[in-house]
Amino acid sequence: MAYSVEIDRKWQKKWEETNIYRFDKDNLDKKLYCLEMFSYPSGAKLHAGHWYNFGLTDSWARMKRMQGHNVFHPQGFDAFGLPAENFAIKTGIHPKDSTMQNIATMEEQLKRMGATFDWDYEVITCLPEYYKWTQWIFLQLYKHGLAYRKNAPVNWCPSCKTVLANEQVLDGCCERCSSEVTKKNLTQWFFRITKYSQELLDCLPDLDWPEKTKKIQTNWIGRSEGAEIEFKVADSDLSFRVFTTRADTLYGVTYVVLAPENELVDKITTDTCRRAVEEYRNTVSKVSEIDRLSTVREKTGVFTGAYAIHPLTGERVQIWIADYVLAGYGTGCVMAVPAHDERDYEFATKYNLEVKRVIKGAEGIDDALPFTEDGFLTGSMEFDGISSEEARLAIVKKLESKNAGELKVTYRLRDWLVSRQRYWGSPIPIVYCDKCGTVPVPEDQLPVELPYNVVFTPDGESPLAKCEEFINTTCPSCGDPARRDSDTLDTFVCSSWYFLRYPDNKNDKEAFNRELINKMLPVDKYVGGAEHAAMHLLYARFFTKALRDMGYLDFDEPFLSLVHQGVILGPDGQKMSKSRGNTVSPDEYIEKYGSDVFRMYLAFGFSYVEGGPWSDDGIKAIDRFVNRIERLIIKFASEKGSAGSDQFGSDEKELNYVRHFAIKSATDDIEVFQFNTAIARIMELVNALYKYDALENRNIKLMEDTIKDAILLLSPFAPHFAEEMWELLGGGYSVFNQPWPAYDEKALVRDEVEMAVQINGQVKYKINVSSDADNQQIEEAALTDERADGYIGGRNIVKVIVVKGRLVNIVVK
RNA sequence: GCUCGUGUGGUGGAAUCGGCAGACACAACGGACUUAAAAUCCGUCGGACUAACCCUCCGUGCCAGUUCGAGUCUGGCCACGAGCACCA
Repeated sequence: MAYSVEIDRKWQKKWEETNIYRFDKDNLDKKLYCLEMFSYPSGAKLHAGHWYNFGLTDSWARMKRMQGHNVFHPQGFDAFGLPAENFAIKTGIHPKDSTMQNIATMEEQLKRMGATFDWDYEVITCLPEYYKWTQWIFLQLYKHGLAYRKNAPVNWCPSCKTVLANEQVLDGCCERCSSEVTKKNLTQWFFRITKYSQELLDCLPDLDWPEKTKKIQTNWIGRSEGAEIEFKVADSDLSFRVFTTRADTLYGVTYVVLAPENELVDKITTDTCRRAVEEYRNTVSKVSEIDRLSTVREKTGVFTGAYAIHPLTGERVQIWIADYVLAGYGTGCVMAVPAHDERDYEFATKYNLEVKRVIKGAEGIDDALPFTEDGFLTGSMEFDGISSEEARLAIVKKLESKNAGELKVTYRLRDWLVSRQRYWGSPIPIVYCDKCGTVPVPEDQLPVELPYNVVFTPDGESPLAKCEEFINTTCPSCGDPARRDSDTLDTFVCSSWYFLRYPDNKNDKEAFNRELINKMLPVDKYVGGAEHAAMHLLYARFFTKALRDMGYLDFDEPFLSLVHQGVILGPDGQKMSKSRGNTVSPDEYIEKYGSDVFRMYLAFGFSYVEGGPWSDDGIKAIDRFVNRIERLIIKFASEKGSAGSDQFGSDEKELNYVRHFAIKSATDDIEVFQFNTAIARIMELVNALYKYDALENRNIKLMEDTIKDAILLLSPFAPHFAEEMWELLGGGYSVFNQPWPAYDEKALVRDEVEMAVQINGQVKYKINVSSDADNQQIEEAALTDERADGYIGGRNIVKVIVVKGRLVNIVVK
């Protein structure tokens, strides 16, 4: 039977019946946790991108399994989230119904992929058995001060009608729907991820992650070393602190600026300036976030009428408010040094404020103002002449002695806003009581179930707020009537710990057993899209560290090794989308060619981390390749009994060389996700087998062993086909219980090697030398070759460089 | 604006520590088989020069440099992509 989707079904059935991919719980010493980022069960089916991620990671896992690892390879669904809810608003189909239906479809499709998933460990985040523990983790974070509620200006997406975390805002727009994000003052729940800023940074270097991803996280955390310096408000008891990385320019301060939102503004503004200040604050509040963050917009501000006292000189400097100072970073106040900061310079020029130079450039350096580089101090009293670098420490030291400042590290990372004014998510397990205030739901009352019958037309208010039987409850503490929190949790909360739940997904006593996950985690290989660099991957690291510090697990990082698959584009080289009409539907190709052909094309046609455009010609080529192998094996199976020779001459040596070279290369390449070159080596092996098969007198034993190795090498990419071929050759079930082939070092040594001979670095001719020849002999062979004199042409040989097995370079003059 | 990444035939993509550029495929072209087509098999396949082969020369975005030797290392530039962006 020629390979087709029928073969797929035959072996999928057999695998299921024999439970071949069941994880062995009793052999944890050899465990290998291989994980793909779980998928969101959207209305559509599995797309080419899912296949690329899941199918090829499965190929990697299959090799690992054959190499003797006890592979843990679970699957699940990130099932809460906005698309299902929006779909419901449009069609009236309840999110729970559509989601569970989609999950059933995707499970079927995933099974048809023929992967090694052990479905016993499935996790679905929207089921109460799961989100009970999401809520439990929320309560632990709350107890340890890592979850808190505050009123703050937050990102609001007017189209999604919910708040967003900083990470979900791209260029001032909603990450999901691209609407412009506005600011809104709301009381919301936050997770204190900033407590881990430094550790999140410190652990990055040791992770086997793409450098780019580590860089993104480093930028996102944004560590900045500087100083906090105190300024007193003149004629008042008030004071405030500024954050600066340029304490060396302190003597150049000619005014200070507060963010318009700063609380101090009301208290210090003088009566004569009050109207102007109020007006300005009003204007600023109307400017959109995008405009406010624009660097090209002209800076504006107003004088408050108040003065601050310079901490070292005692001078009075004006206090301004201006919208180029951000309320949320540092202290929300800056000292302005127009001579040495471009923004301050622009502002000072516009409003005629003093510009005072305190830094000179080194000799020969253009230090025209504004001069923002390091240099040497001037006009800075006893610090004159020393370098910026020294001054930053010396000046802060002096401030310290006067109790007016100290060194300070600031991070750009903000706490993670987790409340969402939407329906389809995990309820927040908190009750508000008039008497007792904020009361956590007792653990034995979890889960706080998400009610089914809810009107979820989005109007900016949480749908749950309008569900009387949900919202009205009694206070767990005093028993009086009380109200539940009506928001739900950001779905990134659910996905921040699912990898911890997989190994212990049926545990109904705890989120996960500590002893078990200490053995099962960290994840050894994690594969998924690069778009999660600053969101999921950062949140999951935070959760792991927080759970560790709360005593629930004993490792520092969730994912030791990370790979991002590239993106498969449409045949036109554009991103696949329904509106472009360039999507590739895996199901159709699988019906036509079988799932192995589909998977193998994805492996061969692209550099894994790059991705690229889909090609129908490419998949046809793989179909031909599979047929070519099948013809060879069917022919061989029919001739297997016939007598062959046991000779081991040069033809056999050559075949054996290609065989072992393929084993070595494919093994190395699969290990590092270079599937395209691994398959190229297998193709070479098949070509060599064809060549050998055409000979009169063949060594049948060698041929059989070689074909079997070829099947084994192919099996991770074409699991169904490999089973079929293995069976055809009389191998026992299953090919996946065979050990991965090992290469023989001796077979890789050829009797003779071809080497290039260069004259002055240019290849002129080739010579064959015995592979055990030493450098002396190789040099001699190159020089005594009949072609040598023609190229040397009587010139002097300056030197001869021999690179064993590669080339000889004769340098002549 | 700052930071990082990428740039190789008609196409997808290879190339170890600086060592024969273009593996493996696709497409194209020529041939064999066939009544014919499909399938299959064999051959050619970076460019210039050439009737053709050899030879020679050029060739990994561009310009320099280091080196016996550079796709690979260094400096500068160009293009594309990504991340950050009034972060004090």
